[in-house]
This record gives sequence, C-alpha cells and structure tokens, in this order.
Amino acid sequence: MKIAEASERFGISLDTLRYYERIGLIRPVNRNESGMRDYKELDLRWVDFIKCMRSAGLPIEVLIEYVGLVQQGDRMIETRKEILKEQRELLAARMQEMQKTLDILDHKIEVYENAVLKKEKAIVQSEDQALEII
Amino acid sequence: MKIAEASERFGISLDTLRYYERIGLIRPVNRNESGMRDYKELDLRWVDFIKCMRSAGLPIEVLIEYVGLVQQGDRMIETRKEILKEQRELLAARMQEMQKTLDILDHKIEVYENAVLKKEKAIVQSEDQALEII
DNA sequence: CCTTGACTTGGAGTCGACTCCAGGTGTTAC
DNA sequence: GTAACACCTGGAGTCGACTCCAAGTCAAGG
Repeated sequence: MKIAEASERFGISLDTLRYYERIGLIRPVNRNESGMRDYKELDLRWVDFIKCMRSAGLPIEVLIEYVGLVQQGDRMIETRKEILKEQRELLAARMQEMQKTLDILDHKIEVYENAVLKKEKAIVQSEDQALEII
Repeated sequence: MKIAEASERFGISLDTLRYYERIGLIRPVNRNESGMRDYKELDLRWVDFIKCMRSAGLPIEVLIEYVGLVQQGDRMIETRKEILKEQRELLAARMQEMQKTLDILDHKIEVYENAVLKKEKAIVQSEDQALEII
C-alpha cells in the first residue's frame, strides 16, 4: 500500500506519516524498487496504534521510547509494561479532569436554557404588550 | 489578593496569569494605587473557571470569545449557550476517544502481565536448571 | 519525448500555549 | 538610604507537534 492510501485510510496527512517515520515513531516502512514506501499489514497496525495513542494525547516522546523498546524484543518487556501503566494512569487522571469540566459545562448549559426560556417569555410578554399598544 | 497568592492558590504561574489577562482570557484585574493587581472574589472565580476549561483542553481562542460575550451582558446569552454546547460535544467526543485508548492500554497491560508471569516462570525454571547444574 | 502526477528528501515555517527576560517601579527591613 | 524583594511592562524565546516547501526522481499516458 502506497503512502497516499495509508493516509486516506487513517485520516493522517502524508506529511505526518513521513514525519512519524522520520522521528522513529513508526519503524521504517519498506520501500519498493524505486524507493517508495509500501505499507504492509504490520506497518498499518503500528500506524493505527500510534494514531490511537496520539488521539488520547500520549506524548510523542514517550511513544518513541516505547516503540524503540518493542524493537528490542522481549528483553525490555518489563519496562514497556511500566510505560504503558504510567501512561494509563495519566490518561485516566486527564479523563477525570475532563469529566469535571463536562459536568460544569452541562450545569452551565442547563442554567442557560432556563435563562433563555425566561428571556423568551419576556419577549413574548413584551410582544403582547406591543400588540396591546398597537 | 496579590498575584503571587492567586498563582499559589490555583497552581498557575505568575506569567500565565498575566498572559491570560493580556490576551483577554480573564478580564482586567483591578489595581491598587501603585498599579499592582488585586484579585477580588469575582476575578478568582473567573480564573478558576478558565483553569478548569483549559485543563479539559478547550482552546484559548474559544474561551476568549466566550469571556468577551459575557462582558457584553445578557444580550449575547444565546450565542454563549451555543458555544458551551459545541464545546461540550467536542469534549465528550474527545473523552470517548480517550476511553477507547484507555481500554486498549488496559488490554495491553493485561497481556504484558501474563507475558511477564510466563517469563518469570521461565526464569524460575532456568534457575532450577541452574541449581541442578550446580 | 514530454508532460503530469505521485512520490522522495532535508530543511524551514507555523501554530497554540505558554515561559522567560530586561529594565523599571514600589514597599519593606534594617 | 540602600538592599532585597514583589511587582510591573513589552517583547522575545521555547516547546510540542505538525505542516509546508523546493528541488529532485519515477511511472504512465498522449
């Protein structure tokens, strides 16, 4: 699969895909005879994984480290696990923060709904008044 | 309350507090006779709100717009509500993405736990073997 | 053969959100 | 009265994560 297709498939720009590879966030993709990238199943799975992790805000630097460790085989399995665990906790913490914000937003929106309703009533009222005046 | 105390209270740097004010993310804070900021209850509440929204990743630009509309009084209440509703949806969507990632991380961590267990067993085994050899 | 279009590279530019700095003023402690 | 310290301003610098660009290569169609 050429880079354009992979880009399409994941909704990641060509530039970003090349950038990820350049900084070691995804391992070097195989090339065809003329030097063009040819994404194989395994490459696509990595891209998918990285996309998923990035969409949740895991920092590139950490992911580079993790990917590097995976390349080193089973020897670093313990470290890999620890990285994931740490990131999992950070992610859960961020989500909790966001949940708080979500609750506040929901509350505010509700307050606004009421305020708008009152305002509309007031308008209706003044329209009535306007009608009376006419 | 002086800026240092506000900074302490919210865990936001002096620079960031001044920066937020400068770009209109929080309304101009009252000054004492010698030109120094004096945060009052209302200022603190705004800072708290902004801190909360920022911690959930709401973009500064949007918050500036919202804050500006609030300054304009009840006239823009409808627009304000729409902004909050839109941001609420975006936030919920981000959280859903993050939940997916969290699930994947949890799954991977579990797999790692098992892998590590197996590896430890293998080590124990080879230690036994080592003992046998000795 | 020549153009068109998808790909390549290395390097530079951009964007959001801070963060730092230099040079100045005000307040307090000795 | 001077040193130390908290504060002020405008502007520059940094950082993470892309995003864009120029100049070149390659394959296919007319």
